[in-house]
Amino acid sequence: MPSGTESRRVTIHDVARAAGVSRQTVSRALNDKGEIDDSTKQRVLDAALALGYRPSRFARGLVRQDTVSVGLVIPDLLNPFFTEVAAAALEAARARGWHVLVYDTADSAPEELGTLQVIASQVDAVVGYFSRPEGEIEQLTRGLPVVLIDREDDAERFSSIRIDGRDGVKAAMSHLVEAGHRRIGMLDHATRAEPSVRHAWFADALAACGLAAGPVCRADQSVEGGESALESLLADHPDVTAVFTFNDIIAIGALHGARRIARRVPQDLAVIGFDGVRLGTLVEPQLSTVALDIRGLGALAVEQAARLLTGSGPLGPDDLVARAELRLRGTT
Amino acid sequence: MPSGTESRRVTIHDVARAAGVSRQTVSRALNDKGEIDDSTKQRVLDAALALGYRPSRFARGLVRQDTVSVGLVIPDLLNPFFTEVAAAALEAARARGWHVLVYDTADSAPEELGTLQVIASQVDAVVGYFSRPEGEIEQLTRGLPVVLIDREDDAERFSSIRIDGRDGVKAAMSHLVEAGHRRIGMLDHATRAEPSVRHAWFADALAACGLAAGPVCRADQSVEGGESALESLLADHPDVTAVFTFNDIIAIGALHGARRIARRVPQDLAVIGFDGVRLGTLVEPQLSTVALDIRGLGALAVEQAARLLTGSGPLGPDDLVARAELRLRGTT
DNA sequence: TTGAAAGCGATACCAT
DNA sequence: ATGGTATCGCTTTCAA
Repeated sequence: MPSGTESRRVTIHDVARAAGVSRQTVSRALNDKGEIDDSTKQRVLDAALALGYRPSRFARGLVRQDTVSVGLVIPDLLNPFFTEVAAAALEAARARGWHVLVYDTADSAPEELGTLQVIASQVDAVVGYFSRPEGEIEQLTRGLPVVLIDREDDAERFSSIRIDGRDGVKAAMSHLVEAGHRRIGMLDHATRAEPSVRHAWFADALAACGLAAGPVCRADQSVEGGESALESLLADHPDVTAVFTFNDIIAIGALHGARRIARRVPQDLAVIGFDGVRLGTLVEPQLSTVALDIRGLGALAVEQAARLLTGSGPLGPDDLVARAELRLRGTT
Repeated sequence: MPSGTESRRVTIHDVARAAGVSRQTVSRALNDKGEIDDSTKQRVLDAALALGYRPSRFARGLVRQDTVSVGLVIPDLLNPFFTEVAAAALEAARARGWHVLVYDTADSAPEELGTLQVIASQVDAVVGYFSRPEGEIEQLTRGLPVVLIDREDDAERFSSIRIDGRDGVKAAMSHLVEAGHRRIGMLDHATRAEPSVRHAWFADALAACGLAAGPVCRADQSVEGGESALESLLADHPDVTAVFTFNDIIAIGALHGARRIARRVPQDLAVIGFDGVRLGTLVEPQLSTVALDIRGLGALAVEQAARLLTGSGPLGPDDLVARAELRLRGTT
């Protein structure tokens, strides 16, 4: 067996010895402090380079207590909505000089728990999407600042960015009704057993228009999910002329489904999504949607994390809201 | 002015004192080591909870020397290709129990440099896209393992995952020629001044088919970029009947452009992209493309980082390749 | 089962 | 300009 290759870490001490100086001098040279002779500095730098020395981030972090890292937890980075949230959070964090550790929990509870477990010892705060009960999260994060996003059950122990699409959805439904639609269905998510909050907005909005809530079909949060959900919705309820969906991905799936069963959009079927992802402008016809300010959402989450971190007046529930507004495009 | 709130960090020492034990005992309790009385353990845990104690990741990392973190550097997370690369890298890293710090350099050289600067002291290895000269990168990373992705000029000092689409592009061009196209243009990127390597593949492939390289127009790597580039290409060269693009985003822009100038795809104009992003299957008609195995690409980059990190036989240039293959769909 | 002491690898402060 | 020493917060021997 090969031996003697046992490469111990090169420490500041090794560099000091190699350069014939003290560790402090090495530190000075490497950190561009003044108070050091140019020639010694060069000698130290050379030695460091020769030895392949790199300071330990832990040792440095220990004494310099600066650097902030936050964990960003996302259910599925490939879902364009979450991609945009992540990009927004990354941007907001960068503006603060923070580092962001990203975790994709693949929409799975075990992965979520595993992430939570390991994250707690790696970051100064956590921002993101969690499906587990608050108590469980609390236990694993132990006093770590946590900012939840779009928690459907009211968050009590944690800050949570709430998404308020009530008015947006109402505007959307009003628009459809004014356009003559009387039978409006919904493609809800299938992540949890209960209907989503968005479904409640949908039902309330229709009631306000004097219509009964239309039929609902549950869809996987993917294009395929939306596609097949639309087909079965229309198979069961051929009289439906407009569909509101839990999110834009499902809506885009619905567009595909409509094409498959030869329903023209928007002539035979109107479609309105939710979220306002860029992708909605890339399909043809462009997707009408109840749009969120996604960048604002990400920035808000990071800001709250910052406030929690410094203890400087965290925002209250009333400020932790992302509102949505109707954006009419080609599918209505 | 408020005072007395000056909250010093709660250390293991505080917990020890509060629980009336030594620091080692606290450590035992918190890390679920054996050799500790259940009642003392509980007492310690209570004290820790009460004080809101959280171990310092730096102190812990310093002594435990486990946890690996890699930096993932991406020019634009909102570009679906990079999103997919990031997701793939995240997945591969998670499988190894690594943490991933993600940085979006916003396609800007200063941001890239800034990231490099700060990254070096935060991670054990770096993976990603860099546009700066190797020497510059080297200076800022100082012996840190670095894996470059899709470096157009040959990487000498760093490992680099090369993208080899030569055969795929040749197959694409052959297909077009067999379909009767004689005048094939390209929408190249506009990031750098020189034509891309993909353009060289394009030209070579056409030459192999006995055709002269068609007209080229440079496009911003965005839908809008592709859209306007296509329009100007066809304005200058109305005889072009097929277009190959630097990547899928540009191709999708081209699809939009074609619609605007009333060229039907694929009847009046064939379009072939490059990359093979999922998005290509969401547009109508679905995008034909020279597709990369993006997940494989991300996994490969992470694997090389792992090998570099452990010093265990890093892969050579011949193994660090992602090949591309023609995927015919609706736009041809 | 518990505690004392010795690091881990760096920086800061204070001498010199 | 340079070096000595204390210190950051935790874990790991090793004794008791």
